[in-house]
Amino acid sequence: MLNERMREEINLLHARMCSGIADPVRIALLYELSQGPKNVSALVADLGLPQSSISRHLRVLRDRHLVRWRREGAMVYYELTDERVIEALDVLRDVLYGRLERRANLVQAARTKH
Amino acid sequence: MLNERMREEINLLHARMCSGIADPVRIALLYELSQGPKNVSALVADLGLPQSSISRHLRVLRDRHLVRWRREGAMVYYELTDERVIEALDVLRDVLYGRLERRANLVQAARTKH
DNA sequence: TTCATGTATTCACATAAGCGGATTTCCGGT
DNA sequence: ACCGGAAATCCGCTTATGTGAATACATGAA
Repeated sequence: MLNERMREEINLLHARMCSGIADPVRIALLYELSQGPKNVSALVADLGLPQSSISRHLRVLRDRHLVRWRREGAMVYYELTDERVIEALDVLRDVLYGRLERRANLVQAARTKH
Repeated sequence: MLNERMREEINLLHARMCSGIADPVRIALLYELSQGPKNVSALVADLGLPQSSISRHLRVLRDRHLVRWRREGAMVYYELTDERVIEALDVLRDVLYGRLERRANLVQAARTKH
């Protein structure tokens, strides 16, 4: 059904989507947008970064179809295309938390040993 | 509980984990390993890429704690650290498939219009 | 110790991305 | 038509990441 060529192609798109979320600023943006649509200025205010940076990152997100946008007057509102992206991010974050927690426990154990 | 500084730090680690999976070769590797532990030669054979490439990608994966490894004689076996990474990848892949399917339907509709 | 095999790392290079400031474009109000 | 605010893009620059060939390292066997 899925030959080698197609699989490689899928992996490429898959990786492209992943690289869309593989940046701390964009992760922050996605979580902000998980609360609902927001315009650029609001996001700039939320993250406290230069407007050019935010715009650039939003562009990456929409190029990868991770967010949608619509113009409303002078402002542009962005919103998540698919909530499942947050779901995936949450899963990975849980994995991360598990690791950090385990590490913290080791530190704790080492400390009480003295 | 989670101040601004900590949140940024978490996002950084989160992004680092994501960038670990944000490559077509590494995605292929992770799916191969989801079938169980494999050594490097096996992975080289599976993916048909130069051994140096595979080794380099495996290094990225273990630097990010996405895989574990153990030496067994002359060979080194790699395995997933946490199955949930595959779960997250699957979610994202489903999102991707949905997009592709929707696009295919549009093409289909446009074709039958004539 | 020497050799063969499996794996990791180095090398030189190419390309991709990130950054902030400046500029441009787009829009509604006047 | 012009102005001001919102957003996107351009600019020069820096850093990160990918590539395959070659080389180095590790291990078990002879």
